[in-house]
Amino acid sequence: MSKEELKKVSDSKTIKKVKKGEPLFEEGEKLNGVFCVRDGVSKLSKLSANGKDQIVKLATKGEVLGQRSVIAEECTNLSAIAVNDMEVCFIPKESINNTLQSNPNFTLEVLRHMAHDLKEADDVIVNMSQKTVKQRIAEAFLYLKNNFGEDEDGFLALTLSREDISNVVGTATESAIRIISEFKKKGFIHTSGKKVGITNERKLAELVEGF
Amino acid sequence: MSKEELKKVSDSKTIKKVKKGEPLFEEGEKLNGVFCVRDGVSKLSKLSANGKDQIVKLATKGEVLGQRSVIAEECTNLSAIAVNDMEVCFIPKESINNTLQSNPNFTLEVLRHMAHDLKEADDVIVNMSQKTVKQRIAEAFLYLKNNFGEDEDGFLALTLSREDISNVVGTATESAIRIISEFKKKGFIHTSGKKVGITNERKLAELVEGF
DNA sequence: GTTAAAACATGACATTTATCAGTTCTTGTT
DNA sequence: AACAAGAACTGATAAATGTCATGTTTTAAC
Repeated sequence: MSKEELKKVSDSKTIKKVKKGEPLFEEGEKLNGVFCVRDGVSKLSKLSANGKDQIVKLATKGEVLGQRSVIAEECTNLSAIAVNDMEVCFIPKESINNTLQSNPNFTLEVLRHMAHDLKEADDVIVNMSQKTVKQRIAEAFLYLKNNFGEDEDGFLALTLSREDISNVVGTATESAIRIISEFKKKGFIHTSGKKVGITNERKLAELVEGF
Repeated sequence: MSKEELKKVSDSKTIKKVKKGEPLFEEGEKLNGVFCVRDGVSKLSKLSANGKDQIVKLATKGEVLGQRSVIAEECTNLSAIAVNDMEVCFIPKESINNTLQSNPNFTLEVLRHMAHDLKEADDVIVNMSQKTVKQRIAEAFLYLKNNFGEDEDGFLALTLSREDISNVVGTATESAIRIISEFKKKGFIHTSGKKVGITNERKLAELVEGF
């Protein structure tokens, strides 16, 4: 397995703590290694021409950041910023390249993983261009529930600011806030401060599908 | 090089002709091989919930279709339809898998290529979510010029229907047509039937950048 | 605890985009 | 050449989304 292989490598490497809001790396940098998330969540985002960030991915425990840039030998096109306090380990690119050279199964495993990611990217493109903001926000909440779970009080375990939510779905912050209010009024979700809990998952799912 | 390797393999395999409008494969199919484009152009699209196609990529000579599904061992998430008459060759998945197993350099090359594609996918996501329809259409024309060139009369060598253009940028056909008319009126482009030529590349580029 | 800054929220309005309903132009066929 | 079918186009209007302005709540620092 890719993750196990990676873990084996990573266990021998440097561990680093990153505080909430701090960057692991920023758009345009040349990375000399990859980061493996041991704890916490990082948002991967890209600055658009109009000055807004677009969040492309939320990476959590076990995920690897920066491997695409290292493998393609290009500067990174994304910034990685900690959404909450994180613990990551750093694996220098020499180590990655060695493993890629010497361990064909590892390479193949990484390849499979990337092929899968590419298919997911297609889905994101379709969602972004064919779904309304309302649908994308509903989908984002379902995604957060499925991927990060809920806390003991029934709120989404990963709390994002309204601005981050708007940057995930690609809309104005005010629009996102308005739709969140609407969902609350309709009883799809409940909130407490910036925390959001899903009240009616079925309704949200129906909305995503276009009802 | 990936392409040379692939060509070597592909030369020994079956060649197939596909007429304009015909599918190479359709969304949801399990592919038992990949297609290498020898001539013509194919659109890779995905049907969205609202019944509209989103074109995710236009593949031309030298490009390979279906490798992601074969590598990830999943059903394809895209349909591939010929935009004009095509000639493709088919490479069975056993052949691909053999090469992946036996030729680590080939695998690494494919991996590099995919890493690059993934970065491009990020750009598309940002474009789709942060740019206006007008900007995306301008960008599409520049893309067509850069990737497919122009004919002897100064028209884009690849002629897409208005509907295809709207499916590339993710908008309603009428909206695309309206914006094309506007561009024509402003002297950014000129048209003849469904053919489009770029008159003022600079203006289009500025528009994309947000002026 | 107080306080300033940041985040959240809402209203009013402008802009963009989609939808529907037609008309005109092209194209391929007979 | 006539014709039918599909594509391209246009107008009117509705719906979605963005922007600006402003007030309220939350958060974090002292």
